[in-house]
This record gives sequence, structure tokens and C-alpha cells, in this order.
Amino acid sequence: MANIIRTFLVEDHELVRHGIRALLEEYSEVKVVSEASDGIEALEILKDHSPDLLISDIRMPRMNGIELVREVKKIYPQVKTLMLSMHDSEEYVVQSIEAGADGYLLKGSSKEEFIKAIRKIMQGEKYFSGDISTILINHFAGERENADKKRSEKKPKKDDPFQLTNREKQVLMQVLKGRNNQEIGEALNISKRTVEVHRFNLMKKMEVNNLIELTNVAREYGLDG
Amino acid sequence: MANIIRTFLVEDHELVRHGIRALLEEYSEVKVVSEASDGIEALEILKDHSPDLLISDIRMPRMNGIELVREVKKIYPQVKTLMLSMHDSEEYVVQSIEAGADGYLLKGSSKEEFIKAIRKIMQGEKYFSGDISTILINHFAGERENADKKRSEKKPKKDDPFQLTNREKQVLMQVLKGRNNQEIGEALNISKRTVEVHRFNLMKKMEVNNLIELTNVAREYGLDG
DNA sequence: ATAAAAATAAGTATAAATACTTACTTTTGA
DNA sequence: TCAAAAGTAAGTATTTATACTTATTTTTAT
Repeated sequence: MANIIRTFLVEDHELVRHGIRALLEEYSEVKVVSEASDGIEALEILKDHSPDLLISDIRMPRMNGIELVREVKKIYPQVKTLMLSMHDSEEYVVQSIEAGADGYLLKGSSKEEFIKAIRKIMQGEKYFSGDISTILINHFAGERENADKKRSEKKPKKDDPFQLTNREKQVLMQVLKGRNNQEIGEALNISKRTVEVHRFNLMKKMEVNNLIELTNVAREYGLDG
Repeated sequence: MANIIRTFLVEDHELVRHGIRALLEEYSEVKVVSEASDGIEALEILKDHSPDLLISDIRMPRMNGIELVREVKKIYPQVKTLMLSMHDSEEYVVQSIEAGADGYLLKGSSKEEFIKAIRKIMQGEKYFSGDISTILINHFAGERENADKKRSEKKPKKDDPFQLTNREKQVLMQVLKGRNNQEIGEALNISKRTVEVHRFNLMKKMEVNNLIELTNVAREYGLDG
């Protein structure tokens, strides 16, 4: 009766990935058939393994978990998907759902909750950890009129990943260290006006409109130390 | 001959912690005698387990891994310590070393490197993953004269953790969402001038001098979503 | 009931970032 | 070799944040 769940695990930090794999394999109903360390790699080898369940981290270099799930659901709609994330940000949760994820678990969850989520999902249900529900309720209730007016009319995210030039990456690294344009200019031996231009281009390419989003996106793409 | 290594594992994300534990226990020479999910908890129960090796994450709520190692080395100098981190930031590495860590591994390392590090450390050696070495070299070479002048004469970090008021926490949450003072004021129904004051006090209390450091410290203390 | 802490917000001056545009020079790939 | 891309940097105007201080009101704990 209990079929074995063929699982595909995607997570960029090798130690964490192996750890989760070891944990999963404590349950005889689960078998990890393959792993990948980012979305691109996952898509490349996915077809060779025909998994029943894809478990993926969100923040990963090259292609993140949300884009991955979106692709997977397009090509193999029967594959169930569970997001594993460090963060319970509204953005991530909502985007995951829109991408077609069947569940969303925080890495802070217990392993009991982990296996429970997997079982539910394999039975065709959805599973979102408790803390997540609160977020969803807040999101779908119209309670946020105040400061959200402006940002709700935000640009639709295009999905081609941005390409940064070398200099832009250097500037970005400096920005992520908390340096201001003056300091960055001194560090790279260029005028602060030039730094401003690089910074302006960075923000445009990365489609963000403030420092916080910039750091988030940068980390998502593994661009920071 | 091969004594069993009594290991104490500290990491706040339960799934990750159990995963790493499962991974460690694939090696018969390692035994995980106990776990904790932050520095405070670790210190409380450490004495009941007399471990040989403490493996700790860096970013954790309440008390982070660096402070933990500093304390542990003070009280039980014979306990070996290995930092496990997501980040190879210079700050973290240097602070870990100063705190007395015997090794520093990225979570992106392979499990082979993990066990190698453990073995070396238990033999009394130090172990830092390859990428880390580069950072150390850059740090101890005097190559950074340019933009670092100002920040090298930085305040000595005091170790009493800051205490934020409710309002300050609310403002901080908003800041971490990328909102500006105007927007925060609208969201909390106070004038943007008041937000400025809260923000000013926040920066002072948290001893940071820019947004990036603020986000880092906030995350270190588990203050963001 | 009252003192301390927290929250409010204005004043003032300065510094920095944003949001562009234009334009010159250097590097690089086909 | 030559066009495209990357890097440089100034101009200009506007917005936002920083770095305080002072001062009033509100809340909270004893």
C-alpha cells in the first residue's frame, strides 16, 4: 500500500542538503532519488529521475526555488512540490503559492512536522506551517492600506535573470559591506559619481527600489559574502 | 584507539539541526550527545553533557555562536569548537577566531570536508575551509588602507545586548521591509519625524552605522521575519 | 501618586542618495 | 578592425537620511 515516495532534493548548501537527506531517509517511505544544488542543475537532471516530490530551498544561486517550482509545475504538473525556507517573508510565501508550490515549511520546523507535511502533500493536500498561515491571512485580508498603496502597484517581475558586469559586482560587494558611495569610490579608485551610476544601473537591473531589497535579491542569487 | 567524539550541536533551525545530526551519526567515531537551538540554551545544558566538541551555527536568536564560543572557551577551555556558517564574511571569521574557535566551515562544504575538519580539530589542529583562508590573508595583510581608514577606529563592541522598546521594534520591522521613514510613519500613524527619532535611537542602541549593519545585527538577533 | 521610561514631534543644518541624462574613453569580441 | 559593451564622470534637481537637541505628552511600574 504505502508506495515509496521518490524525492528530489534541491538545496545549495551541501552540508545542509546531506543533512536533510539523512533525515529523510530515516523514514522508509521516503527515498531520495537525486539531489541538486540549484534550480538550473535540478531542471537539467530532473527528467532522469521522475520523482514524486520535489523539496527545494528558496534562496539559491543561479535559479531560485520559486522559479524552479514554476518551471517544474509547467513541465511535470504531477510532481508535488514542497518549499523549504529560512524565511517566512510574505513575499516568498505568496510567490511560492503563485508558482504552484504544494507546501511551505520553515527550516525551523520539527522533523515531525516535516514528515507530516510530506505525507499530507502526497495525499494531495496542501501544507503550510502554522506561522505561515498568519502571513497568508494578513495577505489576503485587505488590512494593509496604509504604506502599501504605492508598492502594491509594483512592476511585474520579469523572469530573465539579470547580468551584472564585473565592475557592478565589485560595487555591489562594497554596497553589501555597508559602504557609502564616497567610500566605495575611494576603495575602487573612481569618483563617487561613477559609483552612483553603477549603483543606479544595479538597482535597475536587479529591479529593486531600496537597499533592503537589494541585499535580499543579492543574497538570493548568492552574490554576497 | 579511536575514542568517540562527544559532540554538542547548536543550530536554531530544527530541520537543519536534525539533518546535520543525522549526517554526523553516519560516522561511528562521532556521537551527538546533545543539541541546543541557541547560545543561551547551549550554555544552560552544556555542563550536563561534557562534550569534546561544540559545533555551532553563527546566526542565532538570543545569543549567537560567536558569543557562545567565547563563553565556552572561558568556562571549558578544553572543549573544541567548530563554527558552521552560511556566510564567509570577514567580520564573522575574524570574530570567530578572536572568540577562540578552532575551526570555521561553510554550510556549503561537503560532508567529506566536514568530517576532515572534525578530525583535524580533535587532533588539536585548526581547520578553516579554503575560501576562508583567502579572507584571512586579506585581513591580516595591510592591503586595505583605502576605505577602511575610518572604520578601523571603530568602537569596541560592548557585550550587553541592547534592549529595544516595542515601538522601536515595530519601526525596525518596517525598516527591514525596506520602507522609508515617510512610509513607516504612515503605517504606524506617526509623523516621519518621530520615525527618524526612533531610527536614530535604534542605530545608537544597536551600535551600527548603516542600514546593512542594521539588517545584519537584526538578523543575528532573530529580529526579522 | 509620582517618578522614570517611552513615545511623540518639531528645529536646524548637513550629508547622501535618487533619478535621470549626456558624453567621453577604454576594452573586448567577432 | 570596428561596432558594441563597459567604464568613466559631470550636470541638475529633488528627495531622503543623518545627527543631533529640545520639549511636550503618554504610559507604566512601584
